[in-house]
Amino acid sequence: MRQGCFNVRVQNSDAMALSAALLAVAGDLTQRIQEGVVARGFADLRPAHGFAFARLAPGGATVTDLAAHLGVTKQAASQLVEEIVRKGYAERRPHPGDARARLIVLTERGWACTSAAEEAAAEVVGDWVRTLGEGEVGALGARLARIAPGGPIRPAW
Amino acid sequence: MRQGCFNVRVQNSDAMALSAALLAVAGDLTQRIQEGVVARGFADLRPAHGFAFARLAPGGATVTDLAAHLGVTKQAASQLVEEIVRKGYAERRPHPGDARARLIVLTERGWACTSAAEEAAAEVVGDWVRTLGEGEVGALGARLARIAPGGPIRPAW
DNA sequence: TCCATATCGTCAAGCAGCTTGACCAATGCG
DNA sequence: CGCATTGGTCAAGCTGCTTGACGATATGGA
Repeated sequence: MRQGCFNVRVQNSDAMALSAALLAVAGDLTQRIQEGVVARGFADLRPAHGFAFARLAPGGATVTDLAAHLGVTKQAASQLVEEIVRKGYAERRPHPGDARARLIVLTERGWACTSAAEEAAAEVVGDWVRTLGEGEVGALGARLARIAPGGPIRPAW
Repeated sequence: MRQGCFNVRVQNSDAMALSAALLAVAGDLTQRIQEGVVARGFADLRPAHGFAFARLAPGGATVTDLAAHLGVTKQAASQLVEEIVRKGYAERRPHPGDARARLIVLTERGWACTSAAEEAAAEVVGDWVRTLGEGEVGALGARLARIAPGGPIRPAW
């Protein structure tokens, strides 16, 4: 009976409180990373670009890959790539093994921006450590990792 | 020295992994609540409306209150109110004590939708309980509540 | 009391980011 | 070889948000 359907019923109000807290923290995190990235000299980027960089970082990706990762159409992903290429954060290379596709890879400036985002994220997490303690934050991350979906990263709304 | 500046330094990569997990969970949560609300018969609403309902629920709010809560201009909040009023989820009442303002309150249908959202949220949290166990989810909620900002609820990007 | 200033809500116009639809080039399977 | 499928882009349109302006009401100081 334990772990059965009736055991996992949660008070709706508790679920809403948990959801609200999670979304508030997520929104705050996004905003503060964005502010940190801007403060480090990358003022021409939005949070969505950061999520794209995260997908491009390990070896590059195609426009279609990026579209799937961001949960948008490939046209939207193509426009986003056009923008970050124009601004010097990435470049298009011929794809080895498929002449239709192009491999989008980060430039030096793209990597610098990625580092800036990591620093900004570490600052925010550092604040959490000050509030909760190191072990608690570690436990938080471990639990979130276990319930994180594998699917595309989507905006909160 | 404990809890000092150098103690709360976090590995940047760890901070990014934690941030990514948090945002992935938040995006997934939002999407699944949205799907649950639609499945319960409220197909003409977007996630943003749910956040508005959360602010309207306890006693109503003005357009300006709502704008601050959602982190948008009051014009945008006004448009959103116009929409939920037109669709029958809320109504405008004269504000007691300020003839300029209007008190936006949920209708019966608005309350029904709020309940649907709570049920959908409880379903998602129920899944987490199945994965982590009840105590772990409770701890998760407690920690998130301690680091949740008081400011406006914002989209993840 | 009277008037200047601030605030509440709305109308109007513009814009940014995404969508749908169409298309060409390259792929790979029968 | 023939042809359906896939990768990427161009073009047009829509939606939700922004900035700017405005009348109506509140508020506070002379």
